[in-house]
Amino acid sequence: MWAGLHHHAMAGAMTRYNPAAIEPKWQAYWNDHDTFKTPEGAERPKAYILDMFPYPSGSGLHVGHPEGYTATDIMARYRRARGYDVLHPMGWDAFGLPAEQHAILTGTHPRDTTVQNIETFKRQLKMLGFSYDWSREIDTTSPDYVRWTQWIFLELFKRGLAYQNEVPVNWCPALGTVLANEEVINGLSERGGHPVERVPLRQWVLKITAYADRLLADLDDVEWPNSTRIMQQEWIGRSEGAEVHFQVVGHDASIEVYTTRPDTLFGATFMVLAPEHPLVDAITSDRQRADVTAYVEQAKSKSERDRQASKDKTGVFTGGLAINPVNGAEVPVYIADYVLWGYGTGAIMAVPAHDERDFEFATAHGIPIIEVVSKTGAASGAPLAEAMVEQGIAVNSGKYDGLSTAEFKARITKDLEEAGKGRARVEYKLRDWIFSRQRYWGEPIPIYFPVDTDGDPRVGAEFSIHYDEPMAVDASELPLRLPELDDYKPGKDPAGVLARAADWRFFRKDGRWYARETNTMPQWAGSCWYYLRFIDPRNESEICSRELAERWLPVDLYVGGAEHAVLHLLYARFWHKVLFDAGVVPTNEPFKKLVHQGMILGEGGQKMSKSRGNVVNPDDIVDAFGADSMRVYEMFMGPLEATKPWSTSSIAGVRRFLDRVHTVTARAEASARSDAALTRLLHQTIRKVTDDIEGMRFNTAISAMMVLSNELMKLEQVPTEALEVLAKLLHPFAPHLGEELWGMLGHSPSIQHQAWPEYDPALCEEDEVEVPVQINGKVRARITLPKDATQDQALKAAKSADVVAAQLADKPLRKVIWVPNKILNLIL
RNA sequence: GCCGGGGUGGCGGAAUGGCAGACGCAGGCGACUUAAAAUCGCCCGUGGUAACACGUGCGGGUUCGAAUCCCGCCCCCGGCACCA
Repeated sequence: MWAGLHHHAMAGAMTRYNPAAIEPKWQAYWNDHDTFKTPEGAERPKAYILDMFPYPSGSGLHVGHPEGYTATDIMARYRRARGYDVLHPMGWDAFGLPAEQHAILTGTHPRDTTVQNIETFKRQLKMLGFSYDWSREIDTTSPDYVRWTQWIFLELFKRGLAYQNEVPVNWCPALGTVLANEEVINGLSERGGHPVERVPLRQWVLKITAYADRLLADLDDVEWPNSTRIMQQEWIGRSEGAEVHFQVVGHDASIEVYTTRPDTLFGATFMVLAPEHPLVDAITSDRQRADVTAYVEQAKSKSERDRQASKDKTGVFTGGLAINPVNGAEVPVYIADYVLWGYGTGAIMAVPAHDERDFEFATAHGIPIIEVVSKTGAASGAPLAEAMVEQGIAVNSGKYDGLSTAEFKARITKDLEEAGKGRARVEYKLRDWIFSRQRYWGEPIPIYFPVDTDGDPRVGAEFSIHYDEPMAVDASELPLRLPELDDYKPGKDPAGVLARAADWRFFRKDGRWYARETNTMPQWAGSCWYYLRFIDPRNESEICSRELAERWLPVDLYVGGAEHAVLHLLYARFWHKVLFDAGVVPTNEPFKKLVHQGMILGEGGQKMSKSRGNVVNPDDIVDAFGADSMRVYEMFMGPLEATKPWSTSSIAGVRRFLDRVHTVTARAEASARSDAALTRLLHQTIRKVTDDIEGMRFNTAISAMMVLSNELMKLEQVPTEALEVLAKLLHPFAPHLGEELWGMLGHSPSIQHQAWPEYDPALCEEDEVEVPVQINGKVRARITLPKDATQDQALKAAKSADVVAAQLADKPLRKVIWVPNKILNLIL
């Protein structure tokens, strides 16, 4: 069969480049020959090259998807050619809200929608010729996969890292659902404008805070974009400070505060509790009670977002006083919503002179401001115009006066600790991860609870569930599957949709009734560990064999959008560390090198969106130009990480380039030899393309191949050996054309099995260089010199140029700057 | 406000201390053609006939030499947003 192809190609210098014909042909070849199957065994070096897998939405692939996928595909094909065993898989992050919304509206089972969408996505990805090992395809909604997601949950549960807590959520009774913060506007639901309440609801929470230090420290070990590492650092938000106890006047209670500036303790002129603080009720005086109650109520009715939207420093005095432990001063205690209940101790000592927020509050409420830190070491005496938040020298601080901020902090923390009035403390902004959703289309949480009932709760008997006695479903019973429902609409019960599936929810064991957890997992769950399952996707007895995990981890290259810089990448790292502690994985971190592809904008430079009508559909592009043109164009647009606008006329230019490569390859002459200039260009091109692929600078790699093909076009006789090099360099970018060219040059497939071309650095060197001659920094002439000429040779050549000679005749030469092969600068 | 990234021809971009504008798009001229398309060749930062001058967001600095390094400012994009 392939002999026939050669014959056809050789006969057909007239045969035109026809992607519509060759692309399906080579896709079928790869498919039939398992060209991209991940090799077994471990003799060769490995490369695990991974894309962030997509949510298979109903609208199919958009042009943003293939950008990252093409980049990883080039890396995968390049590494194979370089002798690596490559793992390059693809799968589906298929749980998610859109399929559930569609089910609510149409009654279609989310699984049916999902299966259909996956089919579309897969067809489109295959159309683009990506070299995935499809035998490892994963779907996070398949029972095989859900089983192990649930297994990890149980592992978290057994380790005390999954617990239940009453967490205030945005519950909308009219919609019968819990809303995310961004779905609530001014206390009303974004859709429908129904009232939303902050109600405490039992939730499953994962103790990610237990891993905060490791998640922070190990960021040093990964090759990630700096911006992403910084975002994660800030999200974790570690700070070192002190906890200080303030005795409440007239009560047997003390207020604990957290501060990063214990050195400003002498400047604490009031305290603030978060409105939710449990001491509020006790310390509020009768006189202030009405005001305090009203303020607390008001804070409760606002969403977290609305509370944070206003920067005004509102608050009320509780009537209570507390004693400053360092100087015995009595300070008033306020409540204000600028103090957050979820951070630190939910209470602060307020130092208006040295904290902007406290300064604003003090100014608004007429509270004294005492300066305790100064740049010079002397108090300014005058009232401060604004808070001085920098470090400095202590003043007005008794025996501590004159200490630097750092010394003061260390001393007072020690003194407080000795006096039993405080201690050093580390705080994090990171909070535990609310892991339950009141949804249908997610992994059921494999937990059940004992039930008290006097009948059969499946048919309406009264029951009460002992949520405080959660029990793990036995691993042998996994996967715990979702029940079939007739109706996916959220109901009145905040326990979620699954609560209505009574036959599924309640079961009897050893004469006792039990109820299953009716919350499901969030979409993050499946994407937290899919990279692990790709390593051993059909293993029925383990999540992943230890041997294969050792072979393939960590992921060497992970490419995906920057929108996942924090949540997905932090959650996945957390689970990975838990699995490391459980002995499942051998590495600290899952993803060694991370790259974010930039966004592709519409033709007008605006974000692509249906409403703007500027969405480009990959099917149309492949129809018009072919998959290889689309791939090469997306890589040629600019740096991978950059945001850049789509341009259909530019893709036509890329298509012309591929056309020319096809045409010039058809002119191959086996007997022709490369002359010195062509040999040099060939070696330079190999070097440039190789280096650029290693650095993922695909745009400049393509440019170098364009230069080579332009030169080849000019030749009378085009040497086969040069065309072979071009085909090998081009094939990771334009794989179908690469195979076709390889056949045209008389070889049998696949070009993927050919070794990557090597260059000889000596042959890359030019033997002559053109050097600009500057006079006082301005270019006045150019001279041609042998490579590595000396300053004397350069000067001599420069003086023979008319312009230079004329200038030198007028003025004396004061200084010569000679950078070999680069520049000659004469200072007169 | 804070953090991160960026600002270069008509457009996408290249050059990270040494000839600014590689490569491509768009545009112009020419060849081929009865003609058009396609293809091929040449031109293409601005001003100027030219010599030359000017030119990488703006203002300053360092340097023989700056798109590139430093200081100050403006604008655009992304993220975070009272975290004590």
